[in-house]
Amino acid sequence: MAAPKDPRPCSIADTLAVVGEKYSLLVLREVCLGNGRFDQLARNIGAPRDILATRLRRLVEAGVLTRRAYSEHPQRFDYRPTAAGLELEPVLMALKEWGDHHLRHHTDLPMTMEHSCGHELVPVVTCRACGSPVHHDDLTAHPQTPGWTVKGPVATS
Amino acid sequence: MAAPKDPRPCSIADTLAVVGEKYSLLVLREVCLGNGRFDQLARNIGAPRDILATRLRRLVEAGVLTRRAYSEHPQRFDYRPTAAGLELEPVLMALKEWGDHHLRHHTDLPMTMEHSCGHELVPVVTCRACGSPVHHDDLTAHPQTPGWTVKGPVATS
DNA sequence: GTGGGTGGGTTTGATTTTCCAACTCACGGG
DNA sequence: CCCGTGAGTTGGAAAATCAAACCCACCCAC
Repeated sequence: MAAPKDPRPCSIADTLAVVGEKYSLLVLREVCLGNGRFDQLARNIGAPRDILATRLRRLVEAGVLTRRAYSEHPQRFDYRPTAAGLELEPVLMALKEWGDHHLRHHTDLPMTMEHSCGHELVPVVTCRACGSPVHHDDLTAHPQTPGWTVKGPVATS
Repeated sequence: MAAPKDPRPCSIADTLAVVGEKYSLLVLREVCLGNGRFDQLARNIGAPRDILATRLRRLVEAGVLTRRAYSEHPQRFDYRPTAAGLELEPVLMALKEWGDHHLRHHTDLPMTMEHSCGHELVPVVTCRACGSPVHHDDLTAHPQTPGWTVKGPVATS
């Protein structure tokens, strides 16, 4: 029977268990922008302060952020991304690109990103092996867990 | 005053308002894998059926999924990604890559993706203009909305 | 036709989270 | 002394989630 109610094992789900709660990715956004103090976070994100405190504890515990004192007497802290936290930036870039495109049609963007090459950043996901941009139709999923299958490629329609 | 409690305007937040609720991105995962039926979704995701129904309505309404009958008498439906839905795959790839790396250290992965070039997919975010992989330190944020600033690049630890 | 199974949900009621405002504590400035 | 700021904590009301049960239409086997 293999416990028929367990969901599919999946790194996407596991990652969302870490950063998928409401506000968590917005905390990461602000922290990556350099705004790491509690009041700034509360204002810039629009999150209730108690929830923000809970999220910050979780993200520190998960190794995504670090909390460091920038002043003793009075004790004051700010939050910064760890190396692991910075490696979540692709998630933020992908979310931003989708919103810029589908929600704003690339007009009146509230923020743009400049890449060090001098151009505005348009993030493109490529295959590390061959270097070409990745499209849905070029992918084949290979589940490794017995009992979990996929139906295979899907027409968009 | 400009309403001092409003959060920073941001495409990331706007995108999360569409797909950021619990289970939404897992629905998209399953649908992109070709598992688009209600019972399959409920089983593979592990979501309560009422919440799943709510999420599916939202995602269809937002233009991320379409609902189509694959049988009349009895009426039976399945859900598929729209073009806009497929363009959220970079988000899923980024989440999967982070989980594969930081939660599983690239061992015993529950699923792998094969790219059409024949290699296992390792997604890399690159700059469309110059083609090179994007790193945090290569980015400069330019807020376009008056009153919203950033502190600039951040040291990691 | 009767009984069981499947697919796609909706309903019900208990449990958890979220939300918001107010409160605290420790300073620092005028 | 009084006010403001930073970083939270506390309390109670409102909303979302959860699990299980229910519903309806159909199919199949007996």
